[in-house]
Amino acid sequence: MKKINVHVADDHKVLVDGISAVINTDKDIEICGYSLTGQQVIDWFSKKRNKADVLILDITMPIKDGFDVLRYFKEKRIYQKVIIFSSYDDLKIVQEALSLGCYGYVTKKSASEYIIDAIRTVAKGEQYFSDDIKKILLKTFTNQVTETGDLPDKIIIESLTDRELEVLKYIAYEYNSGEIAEKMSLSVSTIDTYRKSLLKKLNVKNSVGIAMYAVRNKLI
Amino acid sequence: MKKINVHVADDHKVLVDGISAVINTDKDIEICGYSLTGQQVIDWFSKKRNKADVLILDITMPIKDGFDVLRYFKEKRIYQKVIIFSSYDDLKIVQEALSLGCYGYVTKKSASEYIIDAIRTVAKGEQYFSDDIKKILLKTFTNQVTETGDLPDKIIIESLTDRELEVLKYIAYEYNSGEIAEKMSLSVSTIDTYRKSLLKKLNVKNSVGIAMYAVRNKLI
DNA sequence: AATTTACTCCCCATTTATAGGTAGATGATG
DNA sequence: CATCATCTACCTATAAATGGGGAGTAAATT
Repeated sequence: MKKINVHVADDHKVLVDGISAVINTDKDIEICGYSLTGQQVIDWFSKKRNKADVLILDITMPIKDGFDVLRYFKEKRIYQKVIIFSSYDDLKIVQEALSLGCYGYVTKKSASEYIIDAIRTVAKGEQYFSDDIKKILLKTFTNQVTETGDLPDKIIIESLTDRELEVLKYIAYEYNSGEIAEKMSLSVSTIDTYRKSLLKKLNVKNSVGIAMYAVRNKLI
Repeated sequence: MKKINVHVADDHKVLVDGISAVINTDKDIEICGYSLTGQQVIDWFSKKRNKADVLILDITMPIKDGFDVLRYFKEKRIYQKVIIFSSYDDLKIVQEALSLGCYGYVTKKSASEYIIDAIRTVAKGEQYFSDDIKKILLKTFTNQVTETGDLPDKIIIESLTDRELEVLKYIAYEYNSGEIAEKMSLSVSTIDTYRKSLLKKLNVKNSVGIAMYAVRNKLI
């Protein structure tokens, strides 16, 4: 059976060595090269003979970072299987990496237990995420929870009355006070009252803020 | 320690009995009621005394289905912990259920191994998905790569000039024209010009529309 | 019985946004 | 050179939103 070739890219040589050591315990996987900067990765892969089944890629690196490398592959339409190996477990970063086409994402803190599994899985062409990343990704699917701490927002939302929620929705749907008044069969004054109440409760500056609050908290 | 109270809703009595049997093997969890239709669930929960820590809810039921029940909770702003227990493993259905506020999703085929875990997890206020559902949800993150939004919007966005995009962002961040003018070192008149241009190009009615367009198309 | 909450409406004044128009400066393009 | 797009800025005018206040009713809670 052919061994799985892995290229490791991280600006800390110690970490490269560490990963290599872990990988070398597995006889089906072997290191075929390493890089210390994003530029080195790009240079290495741009050479015709150089190939790796899987690239273990750090985000933070000097001279072109992990994102730059992913963008390079995307631009050149090289379908390189990449596992991001990062200390970041921030949703934005994970999503950015995914949108740039990475196959897996493993945090450094859970590296040693997962990296072998990750390599095997990604080599087969499937995705792999370490448990902590899975958790973060799955969290985005729930509506109540927001990135900025769920509790405060939840309390605020609960404090909104039915009528306020109704007005909030209409505002988010681009209706002005006159139109909302008509739709709800109320006077414009009343709608203005609810507007004022919403501005205060949600602590936003204007109607745009109300609308943005609505989308952020999936109230519409 | 207080036992976790569970209400089971499924139109097949056999399944209710099955679930109950599995649950009864655990001494920390007990069944406090069951329903065979969505309407029964709503009736049961609308009675003041009736409460359950976790509701196991089937999607397909006669007289109001699982979605109707979730919508009922959402409208009444009852934060009931619900585990969807369905044979559907279709992404659209899962997403719909999640957007309606369910806490967990377990497919029937993987019920017996996961249901106890699911109940314990959801009872703590955390989310729970059976492995097959997790897989489907995580898959959407990579599929989104190819989904570059719909065409008409793309054309519109490309027609936006740099300055218009800048103004659009500030509007979405709740700044008014005066503040934007200051931030961009331009006159308020100029900002108004860009506003007018944005309203026309994006075909929206007001600033809220501009902001909503921005979020919908991930321009911010 | 007293209090609170939600809902409704009004007053005032000020600030912002919307809608129409014009128009100069610049740089790129054909 | 002419033309086009973009960026810039102004004019006039109306519409809408914001920010403060008060106030009455009905229903639920204490």
